[in-house]
Amino acid sequence: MVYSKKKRQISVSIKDIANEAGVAISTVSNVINKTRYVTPQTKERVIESIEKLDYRPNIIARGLRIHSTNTVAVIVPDISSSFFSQVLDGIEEVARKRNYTLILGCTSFDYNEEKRITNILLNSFIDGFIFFSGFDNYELIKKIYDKNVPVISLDKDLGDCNIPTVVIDNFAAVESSVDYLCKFGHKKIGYISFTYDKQTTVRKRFEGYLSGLAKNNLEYDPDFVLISPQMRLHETTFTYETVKNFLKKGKIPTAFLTVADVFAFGLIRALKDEGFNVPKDVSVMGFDNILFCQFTDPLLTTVKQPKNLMGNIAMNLLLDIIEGKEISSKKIIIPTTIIERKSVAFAKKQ
Amino acid sequence: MVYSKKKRQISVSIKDIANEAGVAISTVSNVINKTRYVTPQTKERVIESIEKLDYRPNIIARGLRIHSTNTVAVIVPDISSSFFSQVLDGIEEVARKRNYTLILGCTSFDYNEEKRITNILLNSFIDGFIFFSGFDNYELIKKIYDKNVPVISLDKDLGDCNIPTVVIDNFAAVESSVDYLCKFGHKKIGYISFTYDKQTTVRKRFEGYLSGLAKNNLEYDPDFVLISPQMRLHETTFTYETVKNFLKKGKIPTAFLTVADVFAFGLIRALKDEGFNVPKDVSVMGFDNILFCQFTDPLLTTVKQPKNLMGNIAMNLLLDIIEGKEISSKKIIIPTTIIERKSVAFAKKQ
DNA sequence: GTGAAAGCGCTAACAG
DNA sequence: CTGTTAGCGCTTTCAC
Repeated sequence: MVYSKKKRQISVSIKDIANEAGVAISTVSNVINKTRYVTPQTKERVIESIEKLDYRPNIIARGLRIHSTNTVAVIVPDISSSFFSQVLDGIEEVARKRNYTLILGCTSFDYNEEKRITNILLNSFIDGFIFFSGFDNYELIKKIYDKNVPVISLDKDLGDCNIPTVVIDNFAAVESSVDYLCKFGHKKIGYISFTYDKQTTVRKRFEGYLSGLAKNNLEYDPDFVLISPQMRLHETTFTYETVKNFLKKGKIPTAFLTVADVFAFGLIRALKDEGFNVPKDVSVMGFDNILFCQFTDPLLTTVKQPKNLMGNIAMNLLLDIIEGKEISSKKIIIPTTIIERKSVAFAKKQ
Repeated sequence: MVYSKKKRQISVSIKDIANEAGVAISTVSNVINKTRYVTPQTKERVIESIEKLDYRPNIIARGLRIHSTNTVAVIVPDISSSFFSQVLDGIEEVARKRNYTLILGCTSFDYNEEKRITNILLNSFIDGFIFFSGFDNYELIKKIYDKNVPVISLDKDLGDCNIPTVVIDNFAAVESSVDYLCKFGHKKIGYISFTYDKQTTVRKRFEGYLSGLAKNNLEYDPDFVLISPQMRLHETTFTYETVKNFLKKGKIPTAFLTVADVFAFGLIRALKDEGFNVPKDVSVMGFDNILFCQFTDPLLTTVKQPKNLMGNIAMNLLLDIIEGKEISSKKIIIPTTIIERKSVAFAKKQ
């Protein structure tokens, strides 16, 4: 028996089991890990003792020996907003299935925090990292990668490098949204986004927008575009106010693309406030397909990011790498789809 | 230097630093942990070596020695739904502030899963538990508690026992919601909830409803009440369909209390489908005050659970216990408030 | 003021 | 088939 300094954690060790069962500790270890043959009788005795004393192997002692604890760390900017928590859910799903435990590192979209957490976690204790970061944190990820600890970049395309990556095709997703709106006869298509310094994910969406316009022979009109640092995922007042002020300036397109469903929600509310009917007067498209798209009025047409799948794929890839399995591709691009609901209608004749 | 079995994790150890700096390993340990006086010169040399080799102490080796890893586990049923992820956010906040790392155990509302995860985690590796469980999992929590590992029960009142608990007053919250609706002249008040076997939290809400009716001299009418296992937090189709079928049966109260905002959302949608105006014909109240209450049409009047605060308080309490601080109260009840928005109106004259 | 050495609980190599 | 033992990286006594 061992009593911790704080006289709290009282745990029974492999030694206790060996004593109880009258065998060597290596035998106990061997029955636990099935590392070599043990006669049924001794095995039996060991198992009985384990149950009797309610013994659980100390993972951390084992970890110290084998340099692995079946633990992976996930770095996320924010767990409370729908998109992140749903991807996290997908990650957790496979962690559980494949018997890993998950360490959560939250950064609040703060670069230094990201750095701090990574440094804390970067020791032999963690088997791998999923960087589902707020930024294209190349140096940090590279640092992990260079230390030969398995890491994958989720939702952020780091460009040409060997770091395993799981992303959606942000460019194509928005480009085809423009196509979609054009099919409904829209010629004036607005765009609402947050800013994207240090962030290719959202920048590529904007480029997709531009390309979509060009492809459909539509002119880019900056008056239809709102890209503001005020737009935040986990907050609503600013978003709503910002959009409202933007609308007050007067030039309103017949349809809007937004870069997140929550922005679409704020937009719809602001639009209604200003006396517009959605979608009769103005169509609105979201991005993400979070649960609440099914509760807005009108129901939101949006681009589905397969959030759960993203988490699944990223985690499976990471664990495959950790376990030394054959990897077919280090760069996985997951397709998005447009979910048609009620917030897009044909453009009014003008 | 140490190379793991998989030849991957290459880490520099305290020994390397000792060699590099030409001192004993105990000295290195002492400068890292400030455990005893070291002359400025040696200290300097050690620090230089640490920086030179980018050394980070191996937490798990330390953990093995001191029986503590500054890690706490949180058991949640589901991270993807808004309520849980927001409380989790509050937990994470203080974990970070107080320098603990968080292990996430997700149970999918599955009792056996809860048990399995707890057993895996229940070893010297984890300093404490927050049980933010799907059920009143008394035996499991008791087991942890009896092993003298700090544990707190969050959102679930375990009744008379010594286990530290952080909850809201579910009874009072709903009772005062009834009061609130009565002030608007409602005499027929419906109630929508999921079932609550093994779950006092939601049962107490129902009792609050009953008590509220009695207090206001209103009769309980089972036809106004929908309590169904079909209602789920992280899902929407069932909820919506279930409510819709319920409404089709015809007897509609003038106001509804729901046990979760998402139910209110589904209800509002179903009500609109059936040609009712919310709140003119039927008033609706939610519970939780999740972000999307600010996006529905009409904006949802609801009972605010201070989610972030619940997480903060629970985690602070746990860490205080772990660190052996003086605890003023082991049972904390956090007040709720009604957030008035637009989904409640005066009852129509009938 | 610093070093040597024991030992946390476990695995794995080596004996027998 | 099973036991003995070294050692993972660290903290902490005990010496000097």
